[in-house]
Amino acid sequence: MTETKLKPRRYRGASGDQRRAERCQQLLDAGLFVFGDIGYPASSVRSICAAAGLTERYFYESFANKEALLAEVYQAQTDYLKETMLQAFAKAERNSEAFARAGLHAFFDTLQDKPAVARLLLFEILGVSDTLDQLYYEAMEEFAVLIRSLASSLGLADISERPDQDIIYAGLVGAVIQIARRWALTGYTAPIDSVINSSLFLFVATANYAAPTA
Amino acid sequence: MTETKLKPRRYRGASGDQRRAERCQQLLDAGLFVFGDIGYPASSVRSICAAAGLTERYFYESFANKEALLAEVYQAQTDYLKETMLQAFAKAERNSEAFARAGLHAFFDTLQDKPAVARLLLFEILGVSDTLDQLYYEAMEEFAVLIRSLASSLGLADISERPDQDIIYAGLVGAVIQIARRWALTGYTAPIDSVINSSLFLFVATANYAAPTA
DNA sequence: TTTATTTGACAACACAGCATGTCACTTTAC
DNA sequence: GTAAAGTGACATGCTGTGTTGTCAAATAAA
Repeated sequence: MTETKLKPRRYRGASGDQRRAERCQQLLDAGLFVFGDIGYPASSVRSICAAAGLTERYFYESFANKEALLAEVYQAQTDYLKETMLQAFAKAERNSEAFARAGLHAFFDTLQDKPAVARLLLFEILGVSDTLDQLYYEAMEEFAVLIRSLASSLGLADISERPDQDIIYAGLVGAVIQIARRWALTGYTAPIDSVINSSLFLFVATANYAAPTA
Repeated sequence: MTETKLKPRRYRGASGDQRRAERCQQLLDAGLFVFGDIGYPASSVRSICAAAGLTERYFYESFANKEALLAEVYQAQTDYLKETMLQAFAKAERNSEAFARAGLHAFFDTLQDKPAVARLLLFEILGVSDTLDQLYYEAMEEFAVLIRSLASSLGLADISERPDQDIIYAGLVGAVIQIARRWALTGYTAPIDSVINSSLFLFVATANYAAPTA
């Protein structure tokens, strides 16, 4: 029997794994660009490959199909957004309002600066498949955790003593997301301070309100 | 030149307009059923026609394409939902909390009873096309008006004196929608009272909170 | 230099969906 | 009964997707 010898060879000063990872990244970038530009349904694998400067063959080297690419891009962008918000928290002075405002500013700022990211996170992810809907759900839960830490940092713990607090936090995340959607759909005409202050208002109002028993 | 004579003829005891309207309605019902069952992208025109017991030709008689059908179905269902909520308001005793609770109950009850409607309104509508996204935006604005009337019925007018109240109301609508999404994504396991009370909590908290100047 | 690996461009295939068209059959009007 | 409007089943053209394959050029190892 002939031995199948592995001969990993360096190309352009990079190993096989490195080159594969690089191509994968190119496809992720192109995916964000194309999905965010013309929308997921209208995006073809060929057009994404063209945008990445690669051919279909390398697409299937890294991703099972178009949906898998969307999942990876979504994951990467939500992770990035979370990271950005966490950094904003870290930089902000530990004054309750300034703290919350910093996080919200990072959130809305990113969406305004990168319309492709906004379109992807706010619109394209839903209704594609059950798998993607589930990914959306998980991302929302993670943002709820972020919001929760933000609320507790405000020193207003009333809410955390309520039953169904998970639902309430989900609602707050939904409020901010919806404000962002509306902002995007109206062409980002409203000043960013308006959307930040309105979001903050909902947070503070919720945290401050001592709930009557359910 | 031959005169093109219109000869409207009755079939099965119905006029041409009646039959066309009936077919249109069958397609709307089938659209809701199929879209809500397997999702918009996976739904083919053929499968919708099969579910309606009609052929493709009658599809294009009533709708320009699949997207147009989705738009009509969405419109019909949001109108129905609004109507249901308005009736619930009308029936409720004019006590502030009972009033709000009645509207929310009608909302969540409809979604729980009709998973197809829930899937359509909460998931399938976004990210299909710019036109559909715009429709979503308009529907959300209409629900915001509903919520606004609800808030004012609670006799709590603080919020209406705030600048950017449109944004805040949009946020509240987003909160309820997100709570509904989460409820659907977790298989409606949470008791309906939990989602109602949590939504109500956000409303009351927001309305009750006297905002410091923005 | 020689040889094997990697790459890029693109052709080829089966398959599915949308949208339109064809044709025989049914139902009504005259 | 006959002709025309209406209907239903199916065929067709087109596009895009997934997937595989070909083949020459570029690159690196021997």
